[in-house]
Amino acid sequence: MPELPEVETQVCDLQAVIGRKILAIKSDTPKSFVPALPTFRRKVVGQKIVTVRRRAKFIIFEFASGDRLVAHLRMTGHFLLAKSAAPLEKFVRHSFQLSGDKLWLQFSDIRKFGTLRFFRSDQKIPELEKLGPEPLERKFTKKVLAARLAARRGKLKAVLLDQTFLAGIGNIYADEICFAARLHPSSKVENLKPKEVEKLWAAIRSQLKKGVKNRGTTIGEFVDAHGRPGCNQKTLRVYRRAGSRCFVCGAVLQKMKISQRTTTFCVRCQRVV
DNA sequence: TAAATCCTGTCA
DNA sequence: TGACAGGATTTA
Repeated sequence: MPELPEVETQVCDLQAVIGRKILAIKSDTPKSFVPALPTFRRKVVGQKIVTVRRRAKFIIFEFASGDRLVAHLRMTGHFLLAKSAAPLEKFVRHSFQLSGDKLWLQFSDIRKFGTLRFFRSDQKIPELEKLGPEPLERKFTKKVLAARLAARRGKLKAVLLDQTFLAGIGNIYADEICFAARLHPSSKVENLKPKEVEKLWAAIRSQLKKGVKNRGTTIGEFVDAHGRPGCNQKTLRVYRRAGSRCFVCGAVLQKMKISQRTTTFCVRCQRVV
């Protein structure tokens, strides 16, 4: 679930850990750590957090030493801020005890796909090197999108989901972006006209900004670091609405698989190009 | 380019 | 009981 807006929401809340040292790490799911937990613990315990930021769907904790802890929430992961060591949710897998006033950073993750990785200050983070631009940054202009699209072929939704093309979009926002741009998700990007690229650019920006403003989409279990759900789900137009009627034209929404992902769209509103 | 994989929960 | 779920990598 967590896509750019959900990760951004988490990072915003996690500013509360800045200036704290990690005193101890407890985990019942050691598989999530790279390197393995004993080494990870040796490298991380005692380090002071100086920044917490987002890149694509990654959360990067930077330490005073320059070393970094890179977390990925995958499908069901999320951080929680707790005032005691007691787990705030049933599926808390890891817990970081922090220095200062009582504060624990917990990591809840039903499906255990989330990852926590350690990198020394002089190490490159290969996954970050390969990422495409941040869609909400100023320098991601219509021109940038047009230039990147010109170098690609294939189905629009598959391209939107590709993190090396653009960073941070997942299944929910990909469907909503296609609908907002009135483009069918299986449109071929090589066929997009300048007008359509412009609509696509505007849709990417507006849908992601809306998601951030609404503090994420909660379908199932996403919550912010205080355990509160987001409210972007109330604004969804197509995602998971197959079989229901389009809010715009009343046609029954259809679904298909693109890149192995369920894709919902309106045949009447969204044009195949 | 598609399928299998990592897990566990929910819903039909 | 089986299909499906927000992600991304690995393998064929």
